[in-house]
Amino acid sequence: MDKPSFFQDVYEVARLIPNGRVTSYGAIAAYLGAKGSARMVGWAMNGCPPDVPAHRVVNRVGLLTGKHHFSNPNRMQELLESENISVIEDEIQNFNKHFWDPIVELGF
DNA sequence: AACGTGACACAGC
DNA sequence: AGCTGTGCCACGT
Repeated sequence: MDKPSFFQDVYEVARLIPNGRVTSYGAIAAYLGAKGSARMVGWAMNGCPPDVPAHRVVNRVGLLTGKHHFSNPNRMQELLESENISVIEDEIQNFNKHFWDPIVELGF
């Protein structure tokens, strides 16, 4: 039994990210009501279970800042490109178009 | 209970 | 994506 922690909520939202879409740490934090805890979201991914597509979560500018934390730094870009998302120099192209806002999509 | 940490975000230059 | 500095909140020890 896991106690309801901020991390658990982050994983839940991250799992809801549709295929071919990406979101930012701040968006998830804001959806959880902890807008100022954007850093926490990233830290939460440190223990991200395999069900959580952490590769779909990037910073607000579309940079794959957390790619370095994957088994292989290149794996993150590979997964994104596999979902029809263009990634050049660790930066997601048309980030605004691929951006998935849980507050809007899930309807807070 | 306190200090340090952390894959960010925002304001100022 | 301009770059640098500061603030932020929740978790781990």
